[in-house]
Amino acid sequence: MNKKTQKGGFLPLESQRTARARNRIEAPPCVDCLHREKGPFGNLSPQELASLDRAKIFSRFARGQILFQEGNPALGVHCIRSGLVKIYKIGVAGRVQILRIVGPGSLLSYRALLAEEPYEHYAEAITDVDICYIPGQAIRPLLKAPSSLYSRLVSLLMDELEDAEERLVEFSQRKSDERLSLFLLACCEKLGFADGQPVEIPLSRQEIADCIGAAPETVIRGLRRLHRKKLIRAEGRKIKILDTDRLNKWLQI
Amino acid sequence: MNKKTQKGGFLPLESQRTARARNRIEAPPCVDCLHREKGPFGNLSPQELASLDRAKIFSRFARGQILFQEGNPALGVHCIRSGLVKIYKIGVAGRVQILRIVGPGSLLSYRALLAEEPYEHYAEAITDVDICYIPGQAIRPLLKAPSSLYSRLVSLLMDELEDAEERLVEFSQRKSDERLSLFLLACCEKLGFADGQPVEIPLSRQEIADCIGAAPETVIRGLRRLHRKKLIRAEGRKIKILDTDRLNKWLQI
DNA sequence: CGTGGAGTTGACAAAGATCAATACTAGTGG
DNA sequence: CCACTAGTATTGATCTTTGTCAACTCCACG
Repeated sequence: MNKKTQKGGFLPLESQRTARARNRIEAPPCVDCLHREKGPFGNLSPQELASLDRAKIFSRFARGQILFQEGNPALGVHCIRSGLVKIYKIGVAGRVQILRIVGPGSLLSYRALLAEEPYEHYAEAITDVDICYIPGQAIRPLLKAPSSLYSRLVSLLMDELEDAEERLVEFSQRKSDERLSLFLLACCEKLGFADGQPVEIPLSRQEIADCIGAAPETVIRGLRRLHRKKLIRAEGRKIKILDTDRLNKWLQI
Repeated sequence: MNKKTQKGGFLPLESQRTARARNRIEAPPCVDCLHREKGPFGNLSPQELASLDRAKIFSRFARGQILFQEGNPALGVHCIRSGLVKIYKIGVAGRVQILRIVGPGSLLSYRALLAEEPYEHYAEAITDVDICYIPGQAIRPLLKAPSSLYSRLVSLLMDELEDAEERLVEFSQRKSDERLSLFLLACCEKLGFADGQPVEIPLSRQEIADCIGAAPETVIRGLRRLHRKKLIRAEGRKIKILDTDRLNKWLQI
């Protein structure tokens, strides 16, 4: 068994970072999807799920590949099976602002599809990523009228809005170290690790910087300050929160 | 005719800032509302409008009064007939962050009502404000199923989200003078003045500061810098944008 | 004509960006 | 297997932006 098949799971993963994503690979049925329950597809009927299964396209993206870009038309939704994706905007002088990092179970592109507008964001694979892509024709019928799917998507929308406004206040009022701490706490929570567990954050310093709106040097220094205060332990990309409570308290929320 | 009746319009306005808002004053019918066409009630049927008319409560808020507060349950929606309202959150150490300033025709509270969650925001009258308040019982039937109202509200939601994300990038990447300029341009656009027209911004320096996430002193100095560059003319609360194009270009958008 | 709140100004301090030099590390091609 | 190379991480020095504090002005209003 060579290197290629080792890490790929049930299908070999192209080892080249530059490899084009493969389409039309056979995908596991939605009914069996571990992430379905919590997500917007949570209470679709078996028939509806089957229609998704027939239409969906399973594809893999290597780290660094772009899933979609600002300005592209949205032709369907992306459902993340595994891996992490960063959603960002490009701002002043080409600078990146990461809006959020999403993982398994998250649904992308639904906003652009609902609005029938081009994407406003970029989506890029942070790690190798498996995606179920559901073309618009397959999902539009499920959005009709009083569907549970539609109202779940509206809830998602409201959650995102709440989150964006929350972060606006943070960006406006918090210092960089505080934003960094909040970011780490949010990562911890979202990646679902229990308190005190080591959280491996698979992001470069630059990417963390793009998340919290700071220079990478500032991130490095912030990590060191938190380390010296014994709130976290930072060793390269392995960052562990030592005391969630004390970190929270330090933020004087 | 005494002072009270002079400025109140067709109904006298209590002169005390602390006056309680009056309820159950007779309101003009929705059909005649100048702002209806553009707003979410744009294509309701005459019957539906009549049902709103029957239910709605017309009320006035003096400058400084609170329309609603974080944590309150949302029992209906507010439709602004005249005046300006600031929507804000309270963040670190009680500091205010104004999220947006809304004027005639804007609908408030619809988010909390849709989500059936308490308010996340504060709303405060910047000027004296006339409000049509529509209780939840009256508006809920119109939200059923494939109504135009529901989808219009979802569109509003998406607009707000887009705006919030846009501003997140600004807050992260722009310097205070640039945020100030963008704010002035946005005010200009939203208050609907033609290019070059003097825009009277009825906000204190502190309020502008709370909008752009800066200290009031920084706002004052920013205004002076823009003034010296002959991009604006700032005299007290009368601020005029002299050259929208040059201001935009200066922002290197 | 005070009095209080908003606006303005200057001096200073703190936070963070930028620049430059150096160390580390993983993937590449012999 | 190893040296090479490009990208990433770290560190120190310096400069810019912005916040903070304190004094002072200017009105509006009683």
